[in-house]
Amino acid sequence: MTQTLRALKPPHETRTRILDASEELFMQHGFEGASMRLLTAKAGVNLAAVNYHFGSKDALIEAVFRRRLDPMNAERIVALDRLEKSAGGTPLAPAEIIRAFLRTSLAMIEDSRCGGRNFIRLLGRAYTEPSKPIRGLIGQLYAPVMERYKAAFARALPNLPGEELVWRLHFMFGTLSYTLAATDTVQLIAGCKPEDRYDAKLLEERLTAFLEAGLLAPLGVQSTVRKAA
Amino acid sequence: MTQTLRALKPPHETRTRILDASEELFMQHGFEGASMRLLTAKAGVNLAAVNYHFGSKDALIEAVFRRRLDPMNAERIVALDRLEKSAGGTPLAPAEIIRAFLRTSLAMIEDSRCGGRNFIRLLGRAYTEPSKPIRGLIGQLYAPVMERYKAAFARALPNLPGEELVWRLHFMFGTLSYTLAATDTVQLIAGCKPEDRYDAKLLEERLTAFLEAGLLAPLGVQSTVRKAA
DNA sequence: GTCTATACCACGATAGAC
DNA sequence: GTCTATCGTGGTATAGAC
Repeated sequence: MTQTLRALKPPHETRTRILDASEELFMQHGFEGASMRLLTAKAGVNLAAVNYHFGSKDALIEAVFRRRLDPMNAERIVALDRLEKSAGGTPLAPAEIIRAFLRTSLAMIEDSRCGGRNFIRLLGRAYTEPSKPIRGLIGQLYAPVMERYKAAFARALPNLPGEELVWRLHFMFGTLSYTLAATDTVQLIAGCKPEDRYDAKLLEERLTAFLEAGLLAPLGVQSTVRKAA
Repeated sequence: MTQTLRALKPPHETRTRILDASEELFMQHGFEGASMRLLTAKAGVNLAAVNYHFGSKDALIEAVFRRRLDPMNAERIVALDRLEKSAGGTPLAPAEIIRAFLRTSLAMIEDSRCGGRNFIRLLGRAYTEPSKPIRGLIGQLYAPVMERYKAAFARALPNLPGEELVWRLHFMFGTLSYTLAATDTVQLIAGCKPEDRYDAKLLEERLTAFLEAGLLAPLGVQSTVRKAA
């Protein structure tokens, strides 16, 4: 009985409240723009609680990322494992691998229960974050997934030179993170209509088609190039 | 005579020193991480000089971007104008348009005189910057170029639906900005070798091939897709 | 007009009382 | 676990020297 009652009051409620508030405010105001006084006010906890539960603001940022990114990347690896198992020994199609990676992010965006959209956008910002501990953290969290997917693509595209593959993975990762993370302002640059920005199904089709084509591109350009005057 | 002597001491030397120092330190430590005390110390000027010449830190950031981005975007439009003029009435090849846009950024990277590399990386960070005035500024500065290039691509690809083109431009812009702006940490994710990161000629070939393929991609995926278990 | 010295308030972090 | 007081540092504003 006491255990049942205990379960109603989570053991780390303060922690969770801080994480939720931080995720939202980091997105709105940036990592340095969102002050601890603002975070704790929104979470309804004391200013010093962040320091008590996480140790520092940087550690809080790390916790915000790990909470969602660790499960996401684990899921990505499981998805690829399942795919290769079901394929037996035959090599996977590039589009299949792309979708396996994509789906985790897109599912996150569609999940309106948690702050999925917020978090995906937050991720995009982290890649360009300067000399903070954040940069290293993201690379570290992504490393195993990247290794795994790189190997899968190498098997799927045995004729593509290794160095070329690395660059194309880099381009693909860039397109993905930028597209999902782009703020309204940047969308405005290309004139995207906001209504279908979060239609995950359409986005998956469009992104997969674009990325697959780039990945499979011939080593030279396709269209005719005239000499510039 | 007095005029000759005056010329030795530029009218806005302090301004320029602040801009140069800021460009470098904003890249190293981020916009909020680079304090005004650090900036002014590196520039060898007084702390209050920033406020006198620019008004605020945000206004300084804007000035840093405008100094290089305004000429860059003007150059991009001129390049496209020249290209269309030399082509007469015939439509341009997509790869030509891509290269016209790309070359300005790549030339910036190769120009070791000014802080070209620094600035390009700085640009990438600005796209993901949160609710600061920076976001709006970048969109505003890019808008005319985007309109111009969008029209050129639309003429080059008359069979691609308009909405599809907008998305592909968005993907292309994402790849470009991410690739050029990526920090060492992110490069490490994909395992890129640092030595050829700034070989502009190679990068132009690789990026053009990748982006052209994505732009010309068929509306569905190309490779076979098995049903997932 | 340019530049400097300095004062002001908000921030992140910490120690210690409760 | 929580709260308060406090410290060093951040961006900003202004008064006055040149």
